[in-house]
Amino acid sequence: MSSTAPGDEPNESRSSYHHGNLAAALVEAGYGLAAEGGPSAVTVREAARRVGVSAPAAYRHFVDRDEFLGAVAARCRRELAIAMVAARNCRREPQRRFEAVGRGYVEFAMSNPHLIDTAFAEIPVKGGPSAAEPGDEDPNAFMVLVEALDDLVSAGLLSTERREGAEIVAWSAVHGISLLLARSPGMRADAGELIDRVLDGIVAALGLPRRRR
Amino acid sequence: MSSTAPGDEPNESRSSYHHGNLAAALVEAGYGLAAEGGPSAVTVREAARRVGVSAPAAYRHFVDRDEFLGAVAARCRRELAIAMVAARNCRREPQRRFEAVGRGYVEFAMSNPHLIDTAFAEIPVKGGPSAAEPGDEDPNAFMVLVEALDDLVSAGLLSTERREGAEIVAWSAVHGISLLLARSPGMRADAGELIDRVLDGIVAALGLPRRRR
DNA sequence: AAGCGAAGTTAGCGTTGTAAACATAGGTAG
DNA sequence: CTACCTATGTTTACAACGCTAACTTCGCTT
Repeated sequence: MSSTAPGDEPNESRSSYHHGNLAAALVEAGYGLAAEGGPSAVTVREAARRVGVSAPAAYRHFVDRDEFLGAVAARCRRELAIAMVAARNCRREPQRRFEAVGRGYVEFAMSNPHLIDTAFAEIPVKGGPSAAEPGDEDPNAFMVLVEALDDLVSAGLLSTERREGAEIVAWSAVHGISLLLARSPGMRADAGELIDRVLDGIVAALGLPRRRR
Repeated sequence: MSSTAPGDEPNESRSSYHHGNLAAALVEAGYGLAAEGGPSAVTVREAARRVGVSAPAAYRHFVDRDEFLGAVAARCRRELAIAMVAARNCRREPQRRFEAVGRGYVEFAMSNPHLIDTAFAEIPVKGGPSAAEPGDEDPNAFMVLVEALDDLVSAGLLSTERREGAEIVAWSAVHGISLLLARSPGMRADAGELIDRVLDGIVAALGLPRRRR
């Protein structure tokens, strides 16, 4: 975090003794591991191996595996947020954008079950609030949702009264269906229908204009 | 499996070479480990240790750690289902019972975050459908929800049209808020309010009569 | 130019999952 | 009644992991 401004890549493939960007490289390797095998596959040793560095070197940058896994999880959540933003940006009207955010979340989860599992992996608590707490790092899935809701208010589609707590309602439903679909390959056939049903539910719960389908 | 009819406990505290009920005893020990430290704390060796048996003995009953963790997870889900049924049985009218089921779920999650984490732990897929699939073992959380919905239909409170897919909508929302609250101790202060908000949302989504509060 | 601190390396310990190979108990066939 | 057979334990052993300790190498500062 100190000297690593965005754009720093002093040593891509390790020509010198010092790596220059180990922490980031390790997280990237961990992200790959997460994609392949979920949180249990995210191991310090394997990540170090992939980066071409000895295992204890990693411990210069992360106090323990939990912190490393936490960083990888944050990386996964960032990717999720990016997917949501991409989905949102294909739409114009606020309500369409709002729905696209939710759909983006669910579709990301279905396409990347391991990443979703890692993004919200149970990380043994160590005092501070859990990593699942909405409102931490930057391209933030929860924040994308909050913005979408705020836009609904600005557009006059969502009353300020119903705005309160709306992020929890929407987040819960979307997160829940995402986990369900991510882990039940058998249900993916009906996924489209189920997602629509949940989105309808959210729309109804928020008192938004009924969606045309 | 062969001679273990319900009620068999040939050797509670191990007086003979053969245990008589090892599989069940191991699962029970694993359940304790899960309660104390979540899924990552449920380890074959420690469970065997607690039961007073050598580690490899466990492998006569479970092919590998994943299967064992799966059994422990099922045990956790059973406990969840029991809590939901207990909450439901305090009410009379179908809609109250339905709401109590959801509330029971969320409250169980808040009181036992480790158990909820374990109940729906990511269990590396091995071919068959994941353990999170609703509809496996007996006192089944998902089934309790389904019954509650069916009772709403019988009582004429839920139209058959809206009944379709309702379990997914309700389950998603309740499961989502449960995970959120289980992992964010900071949000527990507002838990009551948030739960109400989510229940209101489900009620609205299903077109049920508005809840009095 | 010396040397200091940050960032690597190799060795090594304790714990885990899991495979052999061996031992014992309890039921069944002679 | 005895002799085995099978299910279920035990000991032993190994690889992979998390993590610590002690040493080395580099880049920067003074």
